[in-house]
Amino acid sequence: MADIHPEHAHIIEQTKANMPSEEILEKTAEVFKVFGDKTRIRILAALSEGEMCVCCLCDLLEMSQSAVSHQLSVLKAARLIKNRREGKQIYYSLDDAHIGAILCTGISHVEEG
Amino acid sequence: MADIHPEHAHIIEQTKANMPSEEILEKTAEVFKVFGDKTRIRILAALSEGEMCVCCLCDLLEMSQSAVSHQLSVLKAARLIKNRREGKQIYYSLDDAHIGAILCTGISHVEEG
DNA sequence: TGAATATATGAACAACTGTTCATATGTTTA
DNA sequence: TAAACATATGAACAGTTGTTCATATATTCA
Repeated sequence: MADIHPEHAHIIEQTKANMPSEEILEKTAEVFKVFGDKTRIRILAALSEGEMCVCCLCDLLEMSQSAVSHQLSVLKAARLIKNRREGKQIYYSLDDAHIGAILCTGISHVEEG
Repeated sequence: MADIHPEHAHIIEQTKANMPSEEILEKTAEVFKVFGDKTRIRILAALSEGEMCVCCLCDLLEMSQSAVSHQLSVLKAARLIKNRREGKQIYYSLDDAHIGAILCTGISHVEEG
């Protein structure tokens, strides 16, 4: 690693002081990591239209029940979605408005090139 | 995979019709995947304060030059950052305003619990 | 209660990812 | 031009991740 030029030293200190804590940055990366998978993005995009049961998601995504269920549990553990039971079926939906907002911002970024 | 209840069939079709294309969803997942690493989030958070050269980033992050450089190339390939040369040094900065916005939304989500 | 339905979960495995180490490339200075 | 400096990059390796397969749990209905 190279030595630091004196004129850079205070920029480094100032930047360090202004940055969010390591804990916040770590958690933020974890959140984005959960968004960073095609299957999970497809699930979130579907749920942004409204709540949906597991079998509907399987049909919509054309994926096995097991694969969908595993990803739902990842999304739920990260508090990106929540669920409710109605008889035999379990309906999933986005956990809060932030989730839809993050998804939208990402999609917009891609669509606008 | 279970059979689809008739009353669910049109919800599935409608949701499918309203969802972004597979290509958009795939690219969106790829973007979030790049955000989904602690080292890269730290780099982006640092650059959101202003441009910075590689050796400053190494010092700030307390990481090897090689590790930082590899991640910078990932960020650049995904067009999240850009760079300019000034003499021996190369300064990196966020590619556009969207990047800072996505980062901020993610951090806010974490900070607000 | 037993069968059918809907969903969850553990194990296993291939594919992917991030760091390190060694080295290459490009720029400045002596 | 040679040495020093700043950054990039290929190979390798350990750790992580997403799917499949098999099976478990929970609810309803006959």
